[in-house]
Amino acid sequence: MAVTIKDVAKLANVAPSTVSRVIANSPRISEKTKQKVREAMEQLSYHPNFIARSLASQSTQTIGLVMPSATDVVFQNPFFPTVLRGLSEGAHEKQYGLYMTTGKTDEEIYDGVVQMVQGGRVDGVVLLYSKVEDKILTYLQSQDIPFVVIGKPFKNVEEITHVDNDNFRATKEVTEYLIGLGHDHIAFVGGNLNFVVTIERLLGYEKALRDHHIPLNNDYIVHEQFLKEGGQEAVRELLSLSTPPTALVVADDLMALGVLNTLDEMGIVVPEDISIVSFNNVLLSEMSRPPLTSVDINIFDLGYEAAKSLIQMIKNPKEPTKRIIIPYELIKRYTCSHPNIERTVQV
Amino acid sequence: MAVTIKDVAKLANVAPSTVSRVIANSPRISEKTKQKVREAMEQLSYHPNFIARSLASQSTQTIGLVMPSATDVVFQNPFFPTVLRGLSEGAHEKQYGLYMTTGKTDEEIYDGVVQMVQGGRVDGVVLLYSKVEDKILTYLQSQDIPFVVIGKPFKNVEEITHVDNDNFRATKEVTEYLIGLGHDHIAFVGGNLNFVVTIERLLGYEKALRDHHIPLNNDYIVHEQFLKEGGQEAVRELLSLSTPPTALVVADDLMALGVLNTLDEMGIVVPEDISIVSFNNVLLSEMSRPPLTSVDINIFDLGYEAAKSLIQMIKNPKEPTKRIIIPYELIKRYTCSHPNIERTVQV
DNA sequence: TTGTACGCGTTATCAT
DNA sequence: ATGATAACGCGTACAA
Repeated sequence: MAVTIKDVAKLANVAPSTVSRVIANSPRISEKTKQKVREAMEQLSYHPNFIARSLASQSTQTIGLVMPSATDVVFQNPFFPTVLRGLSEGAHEKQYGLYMTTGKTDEEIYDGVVQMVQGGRVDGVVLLYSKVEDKILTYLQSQDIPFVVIGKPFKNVEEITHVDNDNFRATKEVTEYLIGLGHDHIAFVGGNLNFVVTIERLLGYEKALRDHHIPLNNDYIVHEQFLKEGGQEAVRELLSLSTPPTALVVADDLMALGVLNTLDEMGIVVPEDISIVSFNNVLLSEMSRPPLTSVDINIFDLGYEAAKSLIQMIKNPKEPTKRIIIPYELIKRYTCSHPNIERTVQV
Repeated sequence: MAVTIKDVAKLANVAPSTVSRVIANSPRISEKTKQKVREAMEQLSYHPNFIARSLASQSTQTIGLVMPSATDVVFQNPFFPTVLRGLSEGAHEKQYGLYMTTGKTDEEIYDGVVQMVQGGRVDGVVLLYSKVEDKILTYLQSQDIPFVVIGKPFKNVEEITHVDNDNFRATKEVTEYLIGLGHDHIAFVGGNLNFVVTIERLLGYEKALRDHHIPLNNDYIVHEQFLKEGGQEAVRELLSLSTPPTALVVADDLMALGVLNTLDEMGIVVPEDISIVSFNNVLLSEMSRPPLTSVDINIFDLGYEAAKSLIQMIKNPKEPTKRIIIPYELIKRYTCSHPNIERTVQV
């Protein structure tokens, strides 16, 4: 059996409650006693039992993390290690730990969340994604446990604390950047429409076109998964159009990488034949050929701020709901140029 | 206050201990009583309190995860989401949860591990990496908490349960594959030598050369970080040699991607001018130009088996130490060919 | 088959 | 400034 507060008390000749107060560094204990107790702790190499502490204080000092289905392709996205890093750092700074649930099916994940919330394993929860219809979000709202979502909630935006980028504006600006370059045949390659971020980006794209009186063309809007295969199919569809686009807004770097490959296979050169902008600016966006022009959404900060504001909510239950918008920045690399009429390809 | 076992007991007209037994599905309770109690639980929507349960039973049903420093480039490697997925699935199947620690410095991580172990937050630990000198590993051995490491321990291999690939053999085979293709100027581009996996792969490479009486050349061995910048520098160094290699064994896909880029920039074509094999076969290895010939090490299984055997150790403290070797497979894609004397480049 | 009573290691309340 | 003592919610030996 491990050494407990009682052992320390005995050795230091004080009551267990005194030891407890020393741990909490209560000002009502004399320096002399504190010293004595600390020495005893040192000597026995005492470490407080978190479980017992949690039970007594009704707080676990840990944050629950809800990921999308582990089998989902999205999970493979380098986005996650990075948010995790931010989350981890934000939590660590305030001495909070991280508890994870995942699962293969949505049902499994849901059960996991219920367990950890009702089971009192965590003091709060962060949802690492935002989907259109989400049982888990609904559940979280029905309990009175603090939680924050990373991404924009599909509904009740005003009532849910969340950390997000202004994806609408970002995509609008990026599209306008292409328009400014002279493009007027711009396509949108989006991911899974169940994720709110896809919707926001699509809306931003459409808004830009409308503002500049460029007709929307349904054939120019393709939705696929965030990953490779998606990108490939999307490109083939797009380029088999009678008038193929001269520029692409791609919702994710990984997908853009797939696009780049397909293009290369087809002998189409970027950016001379077709321009591309994408999102997230993950590590490999600078490792592609050519390096991707991509919107840096500061993934780390998304996680970091989520952790920080969740902890605030935990500590102060009356904390108002907040919306935290993380800035973004277009990183211009080598996938965008003026449209080149001469080289326009017909497939 | 949440609904407890007592509330259920009251409603069902039984003692709290009976409820507890129903939860544990004790055979000593009559079906009738079980039914009655379960109805009461349902009605009150009771959920057992994990913390209290943990305290009473002295087991948390959670596994602690130790990652490398979050700031380390390695953390960005797609390797991690994938092991995490395996770990998660293995744990989930046995109803275990996952608790994470990370930190910016090694010191922070170390403290985190001590907290979670001594604090009794977890029943066991899995080390997600294997380094040459590791305070954390030493600490874990000094405690009597079950733990398993993913990768090969640097020393005391026989005494530490671990899950690994046979990286030595894999690299040897892969090098022989290149030799079989006709290459005899083969370089090795490895990652951080503090990671045991790097060492193993280097050793396998050297062994292959020796077995085939190809002289080892120190200039042909380059160590850099696993990531991009590393790859680039390595390539420049290598190709500035008087007789540059015609083939490269690269220790990691991400790094190989960097290599590919630099080569492309230098106008060197793969595989005609130089052949490349790499490791891990992460998603983007098929997304590169050309798609990478890479050793699939079954990352998911690494995590899955680690979780499974850790849980066995937790349940059965007398479980012998084990070494679990996960198979690998060379996935041949388009970065290897016979050496082409004609096209050999001099830089 | 079920109930009683105590312990798990803390924190918190109330005395002193 | 410090010490008893009662929770916290559950598991379990022992009793009935």
